[in-house]
Parts: sequence; structure tokens; C-alpha cells
Amino acid sequence: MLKRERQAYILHQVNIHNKVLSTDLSVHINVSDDTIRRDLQELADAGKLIKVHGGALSPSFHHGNHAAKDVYSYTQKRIIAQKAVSLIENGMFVLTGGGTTIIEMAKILPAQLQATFISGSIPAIYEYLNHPNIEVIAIGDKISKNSKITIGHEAMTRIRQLKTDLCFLGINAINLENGVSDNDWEVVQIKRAMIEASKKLVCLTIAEKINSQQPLQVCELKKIDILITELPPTDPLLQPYVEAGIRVL
Amino acid sequence: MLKRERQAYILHQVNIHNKVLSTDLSVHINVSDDTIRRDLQELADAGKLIKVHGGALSPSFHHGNHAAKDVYSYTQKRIIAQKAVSLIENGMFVLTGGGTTIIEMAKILPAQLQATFISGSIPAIYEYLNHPNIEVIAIGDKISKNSKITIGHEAMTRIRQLKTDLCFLGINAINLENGVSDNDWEVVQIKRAMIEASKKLVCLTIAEKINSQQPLQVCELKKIDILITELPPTDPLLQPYVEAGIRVL
DNA sequence: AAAAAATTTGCGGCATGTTGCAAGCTTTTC
DNA sequence: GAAAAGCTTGCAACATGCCGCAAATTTTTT
Repeated sequence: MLKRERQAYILHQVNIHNKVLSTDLSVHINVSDDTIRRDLQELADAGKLIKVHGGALSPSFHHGNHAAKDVYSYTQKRIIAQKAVSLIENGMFVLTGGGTTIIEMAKILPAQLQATFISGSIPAIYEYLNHPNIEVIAIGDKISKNSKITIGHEAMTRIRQLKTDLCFLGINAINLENGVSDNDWEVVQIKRAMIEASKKLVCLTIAEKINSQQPLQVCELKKIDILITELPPTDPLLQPYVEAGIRVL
Repeated sequence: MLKRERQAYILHQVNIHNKVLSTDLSVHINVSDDTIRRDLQELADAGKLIKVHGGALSPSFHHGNHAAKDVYSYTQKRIIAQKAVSLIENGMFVLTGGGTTIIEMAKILPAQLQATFISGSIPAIYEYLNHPNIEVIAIGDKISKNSKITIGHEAMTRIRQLKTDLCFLGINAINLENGVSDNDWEVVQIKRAMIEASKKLVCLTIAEKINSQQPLQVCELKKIDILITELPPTDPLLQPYVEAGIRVL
């Protein structure tokens, strides 16, 4: 990859996400941390972005302290994303939903990974497209402005025709009695279809949402194969889920 | 191989892949690195590409970077986009393709406009989603990495079920004898389907591409209802198209 | 069609650019 | 305050770029 090309890519990432982490970029583009750091330095000198410890920010985010802090507030989701990525193997078909955690995962997919990703989430698709070896399939239909995923009958029909190896779902609430729940009727329909369309279901969530509930049930607890949070699997908060037979990462 | 021929080939490669490596070219064409470098230098001097260490990039790469310098056709595309937007009325169903000109249009859609946009272009959809009053429908299928639009049978089928008010297509080549042409087989298929799926066809292109031709025909000239370039409709270059019965803006 | 002129090409040598690595230092996290 | 992650600097290895020149090729002239 050419230097300019790489820098254009970095800039693109910064402009889309308002922030980037050096490590993400180096894993992604498959070059050393040093190179990324030098690129960031050059781009910063040119005023194209603002360099901070551990990464860089979009120049439009001039809120100083707040912004710098923002880089690190994403550590939780990055931890989750890294655990999630480790589950994906070459040649797999992977169905994913939307949400910030999924996007984080999309950002750190290793460059060598060869797999097919299927999604109705526009931001997720956008990320997948940046990867050299990933095939991307979009699920079409009307798009929900809120969640930026495709919803509706057509999307449901397409999803029902699939049987993928893995399904990654970012979830909004989970507890022992009612399993996974959410608050958007149409999104819940889609999530239900996605769960049925995959051999394995992987749920991603920050620990904050563990033991919470929303009005609409997405699925029962026993449907979940793997649960990923930023906590270590041994954390007491997660023990009830381990005992319920879920593999917790 | 003649110099002109070689340079034409290089340019072609750049336009298709957005980048070339000097070494790739020298191996492929079987000439020395120096020759390639000199070719790139000449083409760069003529503004046909951007020379970088190790190869060259398409001028379109420098939209953001050289915004102030205004090298590429950014301003032109902006003019085109503004003319195009004026055609859209409240309540319309609009089918759009991909490409930088379409993205420009998406960016300047007036906030009050209420319409439904249907597209298979991920970047275009991304832009439409930012608008408050626009409904967005995505056409799903496998995504072409090059053009970032959905391609394939499923996409074709969905498009064929439509009959929209307008279809906006960014085009790569147009001339009097062969109409609109392009160089990507799958993209051409999609464009053909889109043309049939709309009551009116609006073609957008920078004047540079007027009277040029690519290997694959998209549609005949008479299919075009409206042609938009950055030039005034009275420009001599456009007169043959006016005489052919096309409304030129 | 041959000769002359102009252009183009490949090569060697040298300058510069790019990248990864190691050692030592600073910041952040726990 | 110790461990981990990130930063800085200098450096070596390698790739790429540039210059001048002579050989090869194309174009023009006779």
C-alpha cells in the first residue's frame, strides 16, 4: 500500500469516526505502529487531524479535554470487539447487526481475514468495504433513520433465506428471566430473524446493560451461544449466565 | 509498445483502480522503471494523475486534501449537483446510482425536501441518511468493492420491480453514436436495469467525458431525458445532444 | 529508401524516501 | 508505584527517484 494511499485512508477514517486509535490502524493496514505514528505526525503537521496520545482526532472536534477523553472511553467496546474478532475464522459467513460495538469490531478486523459479511447496517457495511479480503453482502429494504439498519418485510425475507456460521448482535438489554430485549419493534423483528438465520449467536454488550430489561423481548437466554462483555469471564456479574449454559468471553 | 499507447494504458489502469505501482507497470509492460517514472511524470504534469512515491493515484483521491487548490473536478461536480437537485420535487421517488457526482448531489439536498431515495450505492445511502426528511431504501446484494454499489441478480430483480419518477446516473462516457458506455460489466447490468425502472433518466457527467467511449454500452442516446454537465446548455460541445432531442441543463 | 534529426529508452551511480527495529523515556492504567 | 502501552530518536536495510549519457528507436528530410 502506498504511503499517500494509506494516509488518505487514515484521513477517511478520522473524518468518518471523528477519532482513530493507532493500534487499530496498524493492525488494519498491517504496518508497524511506527509507520502509523509517523503518518499521524505528518497529517497533524499538515493540519488534517489532531494527534493525541494513542491515536488522533478530527480537527472539527476542537473541544480539547473532552475529545481527548473520548478516545479512551471507547476502550470497553474495543475490548469487546477484540474478543469478538477472535471468533471469526477464514471462510466463514458472518451475519451482523448494527450499533457502535459492531462498528468497533468492523474497524479492527485483521487485514488477512477472508470471510463473507452480511449485514443490513449501513455504517457496518461501510466499514466492511474498507477491508481488502472481505466479501460484503447488503440486505436491502427501507432504512430506519434511528438505527441505520434496513428493516421491513423484504429484509426479513432475505435474512430467512440464510444460514450463516455466526451472528453478531449488539444488544441493548439482557437479564436472566427474559433474555435479550430491546425497544424498537421493527429492529426486534429483524434481530429475531437474524438469530434464526445463524448456526451460532454471539451477543455483544457493555457490562452496564447486563441485568437490564426493555419492553420487547428479542430472544430467550438459551438461544445465546456466546456472550461477550468487556469484563473477564470470571466476573461475579457474569456467573449466573455461565451457569445458564452460556459461553462467556 | 508506443509511448502514447503505454501512457493511455497507464491512465486506464489509474482510472480503473484508483492507483498504480511503478513496479507493477514496469513488469507488466516490460519496460524499465525509469520509463514508467517518466511517463508518470508527464501524465502528472498534464494533471491526468497524481504522482506519489512508488506509483501514482487517481486525481479523485485528492478531493479533501487539495480542496483549496481545487485541482480535480470538485467545483464542476458541485455545479452539476446543484442543477440536478433542482429537478427533484416533494414526494418524488428517486433512484440513484453511485459515483462522486451523485455523492455531491446527496450532500446538497435541501433540508426541507421530502422524497424517497432508492439506491444500491453505499456511500450515497450514507449521505441520504443524514437528511431529516428523506426516506431511504437500500437495494441489497453482493457489493462491488470497486464501485461500492450492490450488484448481482438479487439487486437486478429488486430494481426491476420499481417504477420511480427520476433516475440519476453518473456516467463515465457518452457519445453520439453509442450513447452511454462504461467499463464494468456488472455495473453496466445494474445501470441498464435502473434506466428501465424509472420514468425519466437524468445523466450527470463532467464535460470532459462528453464524446468519449468505453467498451460496454449502457444505453442508447435516445433513452436519456436530461443531460447535466457543468457547462451552460448553450455550449457548442453540447449542441449535438440538444439536436438529438435531449434536454440539456 | 537512405540519411539526418529528434525523440525515447535503459543503465550506472548517487541522492532521497520509507519502513521496521531497538533503546531509552513518558504517559496511562490498575 | 509498578506494569503496560505509547512516544521519540537514531539507525540500518531496502526501495524509489533523479541525472547524465550513450544506445536504440522513431520521425523527418532529402
